[in-house]
Amino acid sequence: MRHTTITDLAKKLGISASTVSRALSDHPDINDNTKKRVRKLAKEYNYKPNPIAQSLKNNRTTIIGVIVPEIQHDFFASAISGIEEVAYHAGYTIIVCQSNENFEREVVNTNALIQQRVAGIVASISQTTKNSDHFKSVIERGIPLVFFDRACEDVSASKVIIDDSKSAFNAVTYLIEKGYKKIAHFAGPKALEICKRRLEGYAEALNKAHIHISKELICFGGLHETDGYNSMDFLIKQNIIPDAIFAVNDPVAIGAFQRIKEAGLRIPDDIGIVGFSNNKITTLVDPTITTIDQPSFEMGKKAAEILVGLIENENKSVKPKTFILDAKLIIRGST
Amino acid sequence: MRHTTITDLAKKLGISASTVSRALSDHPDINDNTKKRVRKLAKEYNYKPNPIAQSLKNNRTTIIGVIVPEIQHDFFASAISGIEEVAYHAGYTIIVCQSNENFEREVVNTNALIQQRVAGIVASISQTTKNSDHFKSVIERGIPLVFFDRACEDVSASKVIIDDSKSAFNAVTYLIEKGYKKIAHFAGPKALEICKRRLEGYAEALNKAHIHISKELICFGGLHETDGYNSMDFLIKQNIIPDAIFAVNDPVAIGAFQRIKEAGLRIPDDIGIVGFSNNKITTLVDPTITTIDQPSFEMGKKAAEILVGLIENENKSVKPKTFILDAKLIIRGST
DNA sequence: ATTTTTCCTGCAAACGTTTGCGATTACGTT
DNA sequence: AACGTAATCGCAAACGTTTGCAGGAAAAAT
Repeated sequence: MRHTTITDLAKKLGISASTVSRALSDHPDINDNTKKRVRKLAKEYNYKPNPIAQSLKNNRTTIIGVIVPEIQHDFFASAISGIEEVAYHAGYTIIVCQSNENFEREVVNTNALIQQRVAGIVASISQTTKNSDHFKSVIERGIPLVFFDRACEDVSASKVIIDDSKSAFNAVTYLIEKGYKKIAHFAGPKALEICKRRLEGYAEALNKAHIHISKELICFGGLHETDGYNSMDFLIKQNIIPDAIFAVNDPVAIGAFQRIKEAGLRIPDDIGIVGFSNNKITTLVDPTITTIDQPSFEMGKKAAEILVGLIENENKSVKPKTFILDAKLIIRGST
Repeated sequence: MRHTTITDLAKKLGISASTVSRALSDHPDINDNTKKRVRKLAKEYNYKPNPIAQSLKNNRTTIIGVIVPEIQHDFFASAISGIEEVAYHAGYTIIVCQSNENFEREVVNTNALIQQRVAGIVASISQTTKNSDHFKSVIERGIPLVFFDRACEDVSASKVIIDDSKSAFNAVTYLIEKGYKKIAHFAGPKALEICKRRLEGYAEALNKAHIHISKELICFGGLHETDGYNSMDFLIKQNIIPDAIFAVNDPVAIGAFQRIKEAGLRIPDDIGIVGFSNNKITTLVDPTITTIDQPSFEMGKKAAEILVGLIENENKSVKPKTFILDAKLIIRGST
């Protein structure tokens, strides 16, 4: 089965390909009767223009590139889903790449997307991203770019984020109001902006309540379960037992959760826990975990909507904007 | 910034574009010295052939299309990740579409991928897929197609699946050996082959142990948490309390799990639970849930590997094969 | 009858690449 | 000197689409 081409239609009708093309795009030059004949035959043969040929003309496809650290991760899977949803309805398809939290691979992916002449890119950067030259060259090429959640600060592109600092502040303030005093923070990689901001929020909340910030209560680590587990393990072995933990994200909270249970401590009586992201898991463990709802699906949707807007208003080069979505504290059993 | 073209190089070197093309593909007609000059300049300008122009010639891209019911779903996110991994190393990119368990959308997605001239398609069908005409037209067009997990039985394509029936049989047999007698099954939509097979395995295990199969212990529903919750709720309200539940998948198991806890019943003492898929969640709840490890990442990888093989050996039209991956019963606290 | 205007349509180029075939040159052979 | 044979390379077409421009025919105006 071959695809029907515009020339096939032209031959059948005894007219030229250019007339068919114009008829299908409702060009005023073309006779109404001719248009009708063309449209009828096009429908009959289920003709659809070859997107590759169109792309070659426009030097651009109708594909949106997506770069995320890890597809499996709840947050990103859900964001991708939001992006796909918007793209689908706007007539785009999405190419998904994962950097595996690896800088080099992120660069390769970005260049591959540029190569492929994607119409635009939605990205969330890896933990190990050292510089942003690859994203800058996206901008230079005039390819619309939107970051979500994890953005490159020195790239002039729109972003969809949440107010990490404020959210962290709220969560920790809530813990303080609940009566918790010795509040630890299981922080993420210092290189990631969002982690820095969550740490800032934590510190601000303590400051405001005139609680001394103890360095030994701040444990740096990665973003996975094992990191939370290890941090908690480290504290326990040093016999430093906080009465509450604010974790940089849910997996880390879950890791701490497990180690606490292993230690025979009770949640929330002995130790309270607050996570970050509102992963599904937090509603399934016992007790359920207090967390901050990071609207992943909506962030993906919003980012894609902005991107589509940029793609379709290419003339007006709008100034990059930062969109801050609401992240609400969801109080559950762990506090 | 424009992309460097083959003509740019040709002009700089004062030779023709065809010579440049041949030089870069190491054609024997071309003088070694010329090749060197061409390669050097190509490197200098970081020349990469325009994939769109190549696609137009070949009438095929280097993109692999992926269709799944839901990207967010743990199993599929992980499978996509496996597909991406293989594709990346084989020099392909992946376009990801989700059907949202909707038949019409699956058809639209499939046609869009055909339109885009993808090199091949990896798919897992939706719950509501009524017929397979869209997949048949993929085959007719000569586009390689591989199913994973949920396959269309009447389409002649390779599949990567697990032995659902046998796995279910093993799980239920294990429950019987453990001493459970009144074993319920929370089944999935009858339209899905995999659900049918899991039900079969359940029935076989009971038969073999000469346990009567009671219809009231088989609850049909969907594949989500709420379905498991509702099934359990239904049983409880009818005062039918099984001593074990074999759920069609993990979300359903989790749903049942929650309702059981709400009812004040103990797991595994009052009711044992077995899930299916080995989602991460099953290790995080208390007690952890016995389940069948469905190697999602590996299934994605395997499917992609087969697909790449098919794409690159296009001449030899191999007979479709079915690959059955191992799915092991993982015994945990819930039984 | 001639010119102008309007309406419709086709030609050809362009996007960037690949490739069959023919052309050119150099070199060795008779 | 005449010819054959490699060794190199370029022309042009093709993939399918879009679009500026020119051209033809018919209708209207002079």
